[in-house]
Amino acid sequence: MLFVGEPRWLDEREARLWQGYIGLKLQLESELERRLVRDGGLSGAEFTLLVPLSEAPGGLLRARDLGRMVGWERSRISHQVGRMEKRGLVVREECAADAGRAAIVGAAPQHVEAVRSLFFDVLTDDEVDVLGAAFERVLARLPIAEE
Amino acid sequence: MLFVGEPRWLDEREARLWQGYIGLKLQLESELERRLVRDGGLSGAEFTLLVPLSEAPGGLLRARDLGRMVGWERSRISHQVGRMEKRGLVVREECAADAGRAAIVGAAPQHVEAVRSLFFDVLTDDEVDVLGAAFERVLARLPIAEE
DNA sequence: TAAGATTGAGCCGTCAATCTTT
DNA sequence: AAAGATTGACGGCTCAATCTTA
Repeated sequence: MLFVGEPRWLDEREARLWQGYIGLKLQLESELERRLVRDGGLSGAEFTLLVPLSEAPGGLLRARDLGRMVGWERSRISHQVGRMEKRGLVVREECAADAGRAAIVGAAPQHVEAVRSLFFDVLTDDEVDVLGAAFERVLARLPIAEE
Repeated sequence: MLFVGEPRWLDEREARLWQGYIGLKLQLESELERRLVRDGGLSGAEFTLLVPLSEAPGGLLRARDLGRMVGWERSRISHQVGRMEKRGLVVREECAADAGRAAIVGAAPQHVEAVRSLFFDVLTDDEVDVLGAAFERVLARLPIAEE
């Protein structure tokens, strides 16, 4: 593929890493989601919200704080909580209903197990360090990294 | 958070890497998407399909082959092509209309530039190697890695 | 007013059911 | 029958507009 005013194209090593990153992101995410639904009956989005809710005293959190904890914007929280309310996982104004608490207790260990077996078990200790440092650095430079 | 039959929990280093991965995936993706729309007027999904289409002889590809190239399932291709047809970016039965070709030529260099400045410019050469190898290994173990 | 919360529109993705074609 | 392609239903996400409330 050629373009006028050729940009700094990706070389072979970079293209390999980028393809790896894209593929990893796609497949790791979809496989984790699949197992979460299968083993715990929860979607990734539901799991994400139920973790901080189940840890909160009384299972109660303000939507704003919940949003900060998981790094979601307001409208996303609102839509997701709306869907979960329909499923009976949470109650607005009085969060983390019993169903939600039961669901997260059932799903969490298997999710951690999945993350471990699909990701960490394949990495060496050194790689965990290098990747951790690299990710933090890239993340810190991203426009919306603050707050 | 405590559970009956405590699973192999994540230690501090692992949790740090996992949080980094989750955050990186989220923010890098949304920032790249934002720039693609802003600079090239294309969504990520549109860009993904237009690259192989613009490279194909005559700008023509069978839906099946296009799907294989980008690793998407049939229905996803079908839905996306339907949306792009509405925008006049492609024509079914006669792919990669001129609008699509113009769009990808305009958008691609800036997208590569964005990937470079947000990701590669923050990494050392050694890190590119370590990450590339690690990603490939994790990817190869994923259930749907074949074909 | 400013921050929090909600809502509607529209794009994106998966799944399951279906139609088509070989 | 088997593979390709489409479709509808639904969950999920973002953006912009709006409502609410300290």
